[in-house]
Amino acid sequence: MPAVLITSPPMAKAPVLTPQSEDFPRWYQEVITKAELADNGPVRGTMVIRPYAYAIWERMQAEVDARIKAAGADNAYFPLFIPESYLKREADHVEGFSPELAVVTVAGGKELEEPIVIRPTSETVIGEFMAKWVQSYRDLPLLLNQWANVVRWEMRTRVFLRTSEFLWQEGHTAHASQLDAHEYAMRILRDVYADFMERELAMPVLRGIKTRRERFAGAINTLACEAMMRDGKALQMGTSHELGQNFARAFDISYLDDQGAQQTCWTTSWGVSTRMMGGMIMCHGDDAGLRVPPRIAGTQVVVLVVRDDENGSVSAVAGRLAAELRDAGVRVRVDADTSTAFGRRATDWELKGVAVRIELGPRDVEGGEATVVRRDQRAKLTLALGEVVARTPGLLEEIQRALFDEAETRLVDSTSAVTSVAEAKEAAAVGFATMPFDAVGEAGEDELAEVALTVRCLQTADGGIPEDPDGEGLVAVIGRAY
RNA sequence: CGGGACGUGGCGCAGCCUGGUAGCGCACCGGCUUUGGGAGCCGGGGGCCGAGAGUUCAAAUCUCUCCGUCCCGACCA
Repeated sequence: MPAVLITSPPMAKAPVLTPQSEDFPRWYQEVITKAELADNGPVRGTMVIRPYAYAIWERMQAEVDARIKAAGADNAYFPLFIPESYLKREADHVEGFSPELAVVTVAGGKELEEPIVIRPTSETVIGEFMAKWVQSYRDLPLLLNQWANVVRWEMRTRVFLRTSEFLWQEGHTAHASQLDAHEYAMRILRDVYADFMERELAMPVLRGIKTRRERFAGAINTLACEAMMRDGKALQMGTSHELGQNFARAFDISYLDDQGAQQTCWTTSWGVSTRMMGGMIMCHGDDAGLRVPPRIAGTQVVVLVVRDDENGSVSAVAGRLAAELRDAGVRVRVDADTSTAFGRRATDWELKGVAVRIELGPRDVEGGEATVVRRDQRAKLTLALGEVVARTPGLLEEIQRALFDEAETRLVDSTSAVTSVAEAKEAAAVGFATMPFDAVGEAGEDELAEVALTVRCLQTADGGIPEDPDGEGLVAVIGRAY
């Protein structure tokens, strides 16, 4: 069946959104407002996540959570309030976080004896309890995760990408050996994060490690997933840290080994946040709005009643179709608000990025047909009504794959291999540049920083995750970043 | 925190220079006509002009301070 592309009317109206090519940050801001994703909160840098976006976040949580559990970690919950003294126990950690801490000094109408920090991350509290819970090598590995909000007083905020308060998942683990900790941190990055991002978010990500200067405060190695947005900038989507024995020593997380000797643990921590929402928006969205990958969409299909007859028979057919789709496992909703013009509703659903729109009008019903529109390509095709339910799941998978392929093509096409920092500066103006890390060096990183470029991650020559952060022959991926 | 731009109904803006206490488009409400890509007509509702101080008979408009937003940096998931 031939698909027909939606054509613009002869006298095109004003665009729904500022085109991405004209002003990408403005497009981002507009799509967030118009697709009803989020509002700014009353306190600087905070956000209100609206139901349409929260449904997507819940899907993200479900998928990430399932993978975390598959990796053996269990969920728990630790308090929002942390004694200030805890933060101070790990030198690099305090230094890294103190500028962005929110601290409670008055509570219950009294000045507190010891200020309470609102968690910027929970390494410290969790470390304290791990120390209590780990006594023997038989208690290891201890694999914990929590879903929580955290607060970091950022200088510059952007909805979803960097807010003062955000939602995330933070995993914290303790291991008997460095190797075990290392392997677990790697496993999380690969089997939980990268797998989730590519399969569910349809976002190709680079897996690599951070340079010394980009490393997490207190970590000995930071693994990361980096994605490319539609404007060519990088977004760090998830991180997994090897904390060495820094926190274990600071919090005395130790155990007796099978020889009866006291040993210090090796810990890791890892997280993904509501930032992924921003990544999804900027990776897939186009000038007509969002394009939400079906697998994480709260709504995958909308059945749109174009207009009804006096008996309400079109709505009736739409309702039955939706029920059948629901039974087939499709997340579907019906838009039978025929008091709003058809074109308006079509445009609104495109803004919200619902993958498939099934348009039903009296003509369709009479002819036993439905008009099916793919959001990714904005192409229409006509299907027999009886075929729709059977065809939809496959169509959703096709769209999921098409979004990934499109993003991957862009990533590959916008990445160029160079040999010098000067060339990298030119190439990274429009995408990523790759070059030998040995040829960058400390001086090179400084030079790149002057033009707002950073080494996003280091990879092996074949694009893998380096086993050794100080190893030789590493490739630096350079780009502008959010 | 530095440099730039900007805060006027829900959203986008005009008015400010040349003070005289608000206007437009979209959205919203009601009615009628419509409905296969952002509806039309008629009639409505909603804003102490970001906040505070000052100048003035009079401030959205002039002055200062603060707060917030966006862009570019420094810092970060």
